Amino acid sequence: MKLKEIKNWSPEIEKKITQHWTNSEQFKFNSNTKKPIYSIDTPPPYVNTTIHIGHAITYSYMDFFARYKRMKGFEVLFPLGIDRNGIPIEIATEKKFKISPFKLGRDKFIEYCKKLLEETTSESIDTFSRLGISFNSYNEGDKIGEIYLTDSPEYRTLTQNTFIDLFRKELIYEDTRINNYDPKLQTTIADSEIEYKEISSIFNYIKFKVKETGKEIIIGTTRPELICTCGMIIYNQKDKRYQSLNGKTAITPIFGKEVPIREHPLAEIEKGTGLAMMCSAGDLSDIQFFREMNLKPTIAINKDGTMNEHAGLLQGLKIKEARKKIIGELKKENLLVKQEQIMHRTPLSERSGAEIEFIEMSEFYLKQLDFKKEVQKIANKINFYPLESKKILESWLDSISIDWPISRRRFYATPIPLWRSGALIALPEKGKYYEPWKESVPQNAEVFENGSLIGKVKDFPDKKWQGETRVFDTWFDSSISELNIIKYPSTFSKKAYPVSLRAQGKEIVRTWLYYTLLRGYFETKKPAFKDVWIHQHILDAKGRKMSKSLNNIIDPQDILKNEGAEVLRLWSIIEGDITKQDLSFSRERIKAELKTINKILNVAKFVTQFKKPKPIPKHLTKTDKLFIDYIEELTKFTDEHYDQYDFHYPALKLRHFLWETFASHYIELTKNRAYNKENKFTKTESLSAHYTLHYLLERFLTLMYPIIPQLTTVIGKELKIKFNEYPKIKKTKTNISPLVNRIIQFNKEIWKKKKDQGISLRAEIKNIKIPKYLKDFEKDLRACHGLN
RNA sequence: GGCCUCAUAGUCUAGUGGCAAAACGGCUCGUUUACACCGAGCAGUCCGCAGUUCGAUUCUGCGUGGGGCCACCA
Repeated sequence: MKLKEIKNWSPEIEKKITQHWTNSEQFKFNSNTKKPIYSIDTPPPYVNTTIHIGHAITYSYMDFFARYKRMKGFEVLFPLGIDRNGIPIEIATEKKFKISPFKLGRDKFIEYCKKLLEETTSESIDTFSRLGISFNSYNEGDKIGEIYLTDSPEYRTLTQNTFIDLFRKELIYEDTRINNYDPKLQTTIADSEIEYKEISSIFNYIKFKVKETGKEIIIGTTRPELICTCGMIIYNQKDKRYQSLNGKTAITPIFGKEVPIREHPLAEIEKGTGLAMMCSAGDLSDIQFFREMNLKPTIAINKDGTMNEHAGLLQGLKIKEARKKIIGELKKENLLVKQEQIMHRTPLSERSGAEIEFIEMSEFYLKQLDFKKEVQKIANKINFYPLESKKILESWLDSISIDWPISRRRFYATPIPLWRSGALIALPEKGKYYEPWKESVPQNAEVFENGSLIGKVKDFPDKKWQGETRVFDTWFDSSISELNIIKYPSTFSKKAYPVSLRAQGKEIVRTWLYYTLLRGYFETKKPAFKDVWIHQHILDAKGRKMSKSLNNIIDPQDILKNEGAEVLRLWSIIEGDITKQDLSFSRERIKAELKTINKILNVAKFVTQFKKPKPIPKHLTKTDKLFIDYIEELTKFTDEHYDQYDFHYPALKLRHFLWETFASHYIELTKNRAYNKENKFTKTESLSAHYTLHYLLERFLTLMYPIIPQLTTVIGKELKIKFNEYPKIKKTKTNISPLVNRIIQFNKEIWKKKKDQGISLRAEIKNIKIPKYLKDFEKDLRACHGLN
């Protein structure tokens, strides 16, 4: 595409360039390189839907980093990953094909998941390609730099390998965990699938007895059917009404169980009577409470949502029936003081609308509590951009209070690689992808009993082995992404670890970043990254978060087709610093940035009228030297900021340079000299202008290249500029920009004067004195303004 | 409820312990041989309150509003 033929920049031009980039693999990673390696661990987007505008913009930023680092002489590892594991994929599949894994069976359901993933994955990859992201490769594969899928056998094998290691190091254990259970769908669900609604429910005031004094106490509850699981009665220590109860024992009504009465800050004075019964069917916090108090939880609800033997006379009833029955019993015994209608925040299943029940099940845990200090130490070795984001990690570290439950009772995720026979666990060798739910146990798998190795499977020929059906928490996969991109363990990974940069959103610091540091520590004892870059969010035009319910989600494809990638990229970096605050999306303002794109095109068209002089003119005029020095200063400034992942401030300055210095003043000032139609200037002076015009344009394009690579490449092709090296920083004289500003000031004054006098800007003007400090530029000023 | 973070023209963003700035939109005027996706110009109680200070938009505290995370709801 010739520069002259381009009237306006358009997405059609972009399409040709990006297609070429995508197919030619010119950014391919060379693992045998002698250059220093710069590696970027990108956040594999979840493709339960196609990627959204936030992805488009934050990946553009990462592309700025990658292209800049290439210019600085690094071999840049910048692979695309796609996250395809986990519950959101399953939910999207269930919705799209209107199927249920429980009716369809695991095998068939997984096939449907794959079908969904194919569509969303290829559409997402296309968006990245059109954005001009310089990933090492646009082909899926297993080699360094190629697109990786977290559900590929290779990735899943790595996940399983790390689990096998952790298990052997005794960092994995099994313990009970209370799971969110949807009784309608008969499955455990994730916390994120719970929605809370204010539902009217009945608050019951129930009589308990104090064993020591025989007196009655009244306790309020919305869940009277759980009296059978009550483990303790608590009140707040500031509550004067109950001070005498501390250390005494309460007897539960109907069931007659003795439970201690204690002070606890969890109890609120204003709620109900100020006395609360603590039941072991709440959620995670209940487990904590019971552990803290050294109480044994009683579980009274079965998997199918019915009450079990612990519920005595309620056994076999569903929860709501049980609640009715116990109220009836309490009334009969005159133990129910009163009932109040209250609005109560109730956890519901997002999908089925059923009230969530909490059911205790055995799950695998990864130890993390013992390593909080180590992770903190590692974090201290990492550079955070911006520095404030480190606090998010630190406050999370402070608040971790249980180990990490890593097993899930779902389907489309990495299977947990083990088999069981009673209390024995068979752990396979590393290096292969295992699907125990449909494979038989390998004969050389190691057999563990209570954590200690007691032999191999073949030593126990009589045992029957059951394949594990559970899968890993998605974060267990995601938290080794940085190991995957450097193909750990390998000779390459040894020299490429720690990975140079982790770029990610602030909302997943406590998950992705934290878990990666933890897992990286277990594997290497080192920090996983040198730098961490944390960004904020893209909001809608009104400053609201984008969400399906608000119907304000913006599809990047729409912008790519209508306005194009270059405008989107330029806007995103001009609009604000996304590490400091959220950016509000604005179509209007994105379109406005088209002006800058076209200004660059037009400046380039002007400059290319003149040939770049060869050899370089020996004498440059003072005006030319000044403006060259000016952009040398800008080069240094830009480099210093790019190096700190700040592209926003330089982008603002560069754009300002383009409009307010280069186009409006340098070009206006030297136009006459460049054309030199009346031969007012010497040939040397004219050539000096040609040279400087090219110099300024070339440098400007080079500095802008990481941000708008397509536009600069199109212009660069014509001018034979290759953007593969960042310009050398040159020393300049001081006071460059004040002097340039004085010229600008002078020009503006003349233009204003002419306007006030109603004369054309081309017309000559008399009685203008050129100030002493501008004497060096007199000839250009006279020619430009027609001074007599 | 706790913690973190942000708050500047109609809009959206820079910036500063002592004159507050760009862009978009609006309005006025103009067209100069790279550019009408052009040029020149016009318009602001820097969220509220209190404190520190000779002086606060800038520093500190509180409040209000947006964003994020965590917890809770017997």
